[in-house]
Order: sequence, then structure tokens, then C-alpha cells
Amino acid sequence: MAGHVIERTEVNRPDLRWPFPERMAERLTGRRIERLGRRSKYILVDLDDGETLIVHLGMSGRMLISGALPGRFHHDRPVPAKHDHVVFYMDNGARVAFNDARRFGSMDLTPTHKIDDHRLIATLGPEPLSNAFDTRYLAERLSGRHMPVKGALLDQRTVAGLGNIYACETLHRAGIDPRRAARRIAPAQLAKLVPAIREVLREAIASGGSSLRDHRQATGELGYFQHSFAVYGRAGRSCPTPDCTGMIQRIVQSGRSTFFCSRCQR
DNA sequence: ATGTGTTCCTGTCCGC
DNA sequence: TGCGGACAGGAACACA
Repeated sequence: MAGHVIERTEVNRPDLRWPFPERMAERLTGRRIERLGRRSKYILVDLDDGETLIVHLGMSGRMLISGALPGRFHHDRPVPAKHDHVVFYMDNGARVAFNDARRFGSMDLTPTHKIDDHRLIATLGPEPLSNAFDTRYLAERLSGRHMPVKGALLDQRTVAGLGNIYACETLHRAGIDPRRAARRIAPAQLAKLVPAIREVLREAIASGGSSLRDHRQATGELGYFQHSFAVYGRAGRSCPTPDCTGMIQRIVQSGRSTFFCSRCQR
């Protein structure tokens, strides 16, 4: 999409998680896309009129590409399809559809220079792969917090972009019990946490992400990090940590599944 | 202030 | 093959 003009915008319903911004179709149509960016789990689409389209895929959202487009990014499937809520017709013949069965995704428009003040962006913590995210920062952030450490990692104000899978995987790699109060993590354990988060995310990205159901790489191929999970979705199986004889358990924390090994995660 | 439970919605899977 | 219930990658919001 980058460098191309949106020739037509089809909006097939008034909202996703929230109502779409005023006159969204009109404001997008005719705009040239200057660049595509990302902050946390938000896709940022900078337009040539000084506005930025903010897109969140929620749980099940996907951008599906079809139409006359050179090979690599063509998602071969019949169109139009069920749950194609917003469709962009680009000047290179590409049809790009925001498809989202569960409709937990969202879109909003905001002036590009005010992106950091947007209500969805302003409270986000640092990017986990940036220099701003280090042990000193995380220790400060977790100190005094009674909440279980897993909940603190899922809180996007602590660190941006960690979700349920990677919170579980990360804590296993760092050897930390997900139920442990955030403020009670020993310094030696805490020191492992930031590198564990960075490693897990780098490996997952290199594997094209985790395709449990809906996730696809930009090319349309499945990700394959799910084959490298140590704990996620592996309840009842043995812990993969060398020399650990523990079994992976599933518990529910704040309504969400947590997978961990109670033997090597303390 | 901080932590938890509920809520939005559709699709899939499992047991009967 | 149908039906009910559990569960799913997110995160704002209401409430204690």
C-alpha cells in the first residue's frame, strides 16, 4: 500500500469495536499512503494530508490482499468475503480488505503530529525491543505492585505489545511463576525477564508469528512459532526445560488462560 | 490508586 | 448431524 493512492474506500458497516470516525470513507479516498508504521499492536497508516489511520486487528482481524498485484502479497481467496468490513481499492489494482469475524478490531483517524497524544497510544509503555525497555525501567514499573506478574506484563502500560501467548512463554523462559506478585520478584529473576521478553519476541517474529487460527504473515503464509511453544497450549505435557520433570499446568488468571511449569517457574 | 470481573462478537471444537 | 457449553490471540470499562 505504501506509495499508492486509495482510489475507493468501501465501508460495509458503521463500526467495529467503536464507531468509525466521521466521514471515514471520504477522508481516506484519494489519499496517497506515505508510509506504514507500527506502535505496539497498532498499525499506523500515514496519509498525504497529515492524517494517520490507526488500525488494530483485535483477536481475529486480518488484512487480506487480492486483485491485480504482483505475486508475493496476493492472498489467494475468493472475494468479496464474509466479514470484509472495510475494503481499500488501490491504484495498483490491489484490493485490501480489513476482515474481522469477531469485530474486536478498531480504526480511527487522527492528525499525524498528534499521534502520541491519541487516547489509544498515549498510555502505552515502551516498545520491548527498544533501548528504553531495560531492567531498571521494568523494576521501577513493577515495584509496589501486588498484581500477579503475568497480569502486569499484559498491562500495555508496562510494556507495549505483549499478549497472552508471549507473556506465558516469556515467564517460562525467565523461570518466574506467573502468579507471583510483581513486587516480589527477586532481582536475579527480574534480570532474566527483559532478555527473555526480547528473545521470545525476536524468535517469534523470525518465525512469522504464532498461527493458532487466524494469524497470517503479510505474505498470507502461516506463522510457525506455535511449534516452538514451551508452555502455551501444552497443559498436561512435560516441561521442555532440560532436566525439569515438571508438567505444564493451565490455570485461569483474570479470566485468561495461563500455562506454566510449577517446578521450574518460581 | 489498584486489582478483578465483565463485556463486546463469531467461529470452532468437544462431548453427548 | 444437531445441540449446548467452553474457549479463543485484546483491552476498555465498571465496579469493589
